[in-house]
Amino acid sequence: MNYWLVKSEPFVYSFDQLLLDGQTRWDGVRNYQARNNLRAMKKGDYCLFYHSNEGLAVVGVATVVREFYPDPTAEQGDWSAVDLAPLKAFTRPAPLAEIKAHPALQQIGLVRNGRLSVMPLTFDEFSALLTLGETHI
DNA sequence: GCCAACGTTGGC
DNA sequence: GCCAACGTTGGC
Repeated sequence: MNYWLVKSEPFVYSFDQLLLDGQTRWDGVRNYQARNNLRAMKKGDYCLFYHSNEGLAVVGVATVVREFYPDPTAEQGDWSAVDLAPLKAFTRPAPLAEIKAHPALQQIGLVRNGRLSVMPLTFDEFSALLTLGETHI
């Protein structure tokens, strides 16, 4: 079992939309580090969903339902997509300000490299974020 | 709207 | 292979 965090601008694709859709293709990633993280995702892994630009909070948990395959939106280059399904909305969004202030979350990509869109989490980091979100899975 | 951080591109 | 220039992301 691995733990991840993905970012999305909510006006492009929100967690609420994922709840409505039931499943979505996570495509359009054009960064090698993020792509390699996508490729390391296994079916059943947990994936936290962060709203960037607006919201600035982790808002829910998703799960990987299909492992990586060629990104159909890529006209050139070696890019990958995965499929995600929603698992649970956070009881309370976990705001970036609290994440940045949390001693156990100083090492996550969200804090250290604000621009990475798909990043791994340790189990402890994942748990700390669930606690901030007052959510159990 | 500004700007810092980072990744990519391209000239040498 | 280095590095300057440029573009993009994303928080503030």
